[in-house]
Amino acid sequence: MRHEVPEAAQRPTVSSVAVHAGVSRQTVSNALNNPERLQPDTLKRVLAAIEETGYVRSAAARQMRTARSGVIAYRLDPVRDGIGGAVLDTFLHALTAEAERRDYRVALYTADSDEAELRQFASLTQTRAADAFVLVGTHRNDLRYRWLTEHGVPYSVFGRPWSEQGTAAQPTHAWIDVDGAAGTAQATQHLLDLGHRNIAFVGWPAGSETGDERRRGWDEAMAAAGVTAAERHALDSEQQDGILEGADAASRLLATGATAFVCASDSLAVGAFSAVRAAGERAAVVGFDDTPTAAALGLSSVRQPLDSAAAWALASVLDQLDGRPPRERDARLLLPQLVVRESSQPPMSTR
Amino acid sequence: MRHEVPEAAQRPTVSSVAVHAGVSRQTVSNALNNPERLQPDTLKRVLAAIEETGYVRSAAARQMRTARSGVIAYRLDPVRDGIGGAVLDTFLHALTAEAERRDYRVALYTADSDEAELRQFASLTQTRAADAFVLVGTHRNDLRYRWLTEHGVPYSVFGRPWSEQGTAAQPTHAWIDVDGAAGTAQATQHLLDLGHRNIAFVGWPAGSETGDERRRGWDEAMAAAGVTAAERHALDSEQQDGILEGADAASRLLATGATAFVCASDSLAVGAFSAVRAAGERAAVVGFDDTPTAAALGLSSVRQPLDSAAAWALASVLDQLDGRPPRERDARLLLPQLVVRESSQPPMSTR
DNA sequence: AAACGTCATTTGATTGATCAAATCGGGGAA
DNA sequence: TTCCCCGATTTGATCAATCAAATGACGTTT
Repeated sequence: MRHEVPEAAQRPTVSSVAVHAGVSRQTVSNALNNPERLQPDTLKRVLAAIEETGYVRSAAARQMRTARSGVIAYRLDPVRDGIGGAVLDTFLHALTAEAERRDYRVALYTADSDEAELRQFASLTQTRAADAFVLVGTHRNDLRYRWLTEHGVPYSVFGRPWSEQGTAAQPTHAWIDVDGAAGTAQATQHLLDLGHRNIAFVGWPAGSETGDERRRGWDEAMAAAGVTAAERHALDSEQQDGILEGADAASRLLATGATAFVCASDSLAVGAFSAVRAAGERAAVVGFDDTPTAAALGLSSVRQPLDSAAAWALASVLDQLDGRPPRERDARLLLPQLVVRESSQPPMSTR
Repeated sequence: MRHEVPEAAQRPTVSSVAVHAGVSRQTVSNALNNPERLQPDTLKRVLAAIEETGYVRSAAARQMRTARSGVIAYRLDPVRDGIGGAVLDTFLHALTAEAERRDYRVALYTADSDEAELRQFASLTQTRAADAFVLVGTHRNDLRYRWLTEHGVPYSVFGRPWSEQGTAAQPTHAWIDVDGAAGTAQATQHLLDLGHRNIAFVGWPAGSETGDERRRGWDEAMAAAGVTAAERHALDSEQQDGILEGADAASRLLATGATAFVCASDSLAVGAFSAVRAAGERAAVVGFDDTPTAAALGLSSVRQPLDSAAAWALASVLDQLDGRPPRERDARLLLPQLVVRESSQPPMSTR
């Protein structure tokens, strides 16, 4: 008594749609991939049939023939720091949304070392589970670029190509990044315009590329405003990223007469902000990354254009996939935008 | 003079490996999928050939025949709150890692409404770009369960099946969640054991399932310790999630004699903690979710077993995919674990 | 009017792996 | 010795789409 239930009415295929529309399967395929090859009325008829049958191309069959999976892979790192991590979260969300817009998908993988990641590259590309990679978290002597380049796998990078040790060669890969110095410079200028002069920098220990760059923006803006090197040195501070660290630094700097703070991250800024409030001061604080936390606290912060960065990163790998020439960029770096909130309002001369 | 450059030495296939090993293609396939069907020495020989040629199964061809993509889809939401979001981040990371372990992949999609998500379901399942879904962020009258069930798509849910309005029916879908009440009860008990009695609850406005549950854990533990309803009422507080809100609430409660705080989230706890410190008090604070921020600040917090939750959620959808019976669970809910840090050390009787 | 070119559409072949059914080679029983 | 069975392995067919080449129709040129 085998009475197989017709599970789900057989999914439509090119052929079934073709029958429905009274054309051949290839014509259906063309309607979707090369509509200009069809006569307008045929096209209309086929599209109508597709619509009626609810036909959707099978990803697998498509991939098989085209050797494309339509998938971009992205490494998901474990959560490190609730605040800092938000940047990459936002980037990933933007990347996913942008990929959807262009009919691609983002798939995740994990890896806890460069070597492990190379293994993932191999597995993902060999099975053709992914067509391209978008990398973040670049570092010196990154093994990944070379592997991908050697294996002819398209990729783009969100992050500066920190020059390989000893190599003076220009990086040849596609990358995009945000101009951190411009961000802190903008923040500093904003505070200068408000009349501040003793603007301190709450930054990370020297040695990290990103951190050094953010410090430079503050330093240059200060120098341009006529603040001497000695003064700047006294207003500079270095500590690990963190709320407590930011609070400590701000307390110290407040004591030396700082009236405003430019911070290398929102974590530091949250700390600095709370220290300022705790001390009953009105010093202005500006953070970096415009995390939701900063927004919630009313903290001014430098916002990275992550949507643009994600869109560019994706466009770049798609260009590579389709064999288009590398896309030109107006500027080497994207300019961040300062979002002004209560934490850096014009200092009201209370009393 | 056609002299095609052998682009990339033709990727090995079952057939090429078969030739290499001196067997047929099906034998190679069996070596990977049904090794028990092969004679030990044949198996060894084939595996060696696979190793030598560096063969990896093409995902596309595989999917085509098996009608499985090996992909689990997950909705990535925009970052809302740097601290709270970390929970789902951690869950996603755990899910991805677990999927890798089981030879599956996690792909992302976005949607800003239930309706948009249903459209994604349709597209992802029809193209067979995903085999199953892992859902989070459940809410009342969730349209998603019904769609997926009706379309026979396997899915599992991280989050309580908040009963549909008006339906008394038991939820039939696979879900897992963490027992929030047990978490706050544990935190409360910990503080009671330390000798605290005026333990306040810094929670969200009544009405959210998660929030009410966390409040209940505290309330029941307090009641069990003999604290009267009136006293409990005075120690309870409701506010939106946020650092500032937590600080405000804690300040108020401190004034009424609270000596310890159980908080519904780490955001609130961070605020409460800073308020306590600002007031120069030694009141204990316990947060919820054990975010990296809490760890960094030395804040005790209730840790959700997200790895287990992710593993279970994945195991469940894989069971459904493979037609295995639903997996039994020891308990309906996973028990969270209190992580004790400096913020709730035994109160030293300073002075 | 025959030959040609062009554009629209169709047919044939292919992608790589797996399912299903066929084949092969040894034992063991009759 | 012959027949049968059984496990190990091979062959044939298929999944759904796309590429490449063939066909057909129609207007133009000589």
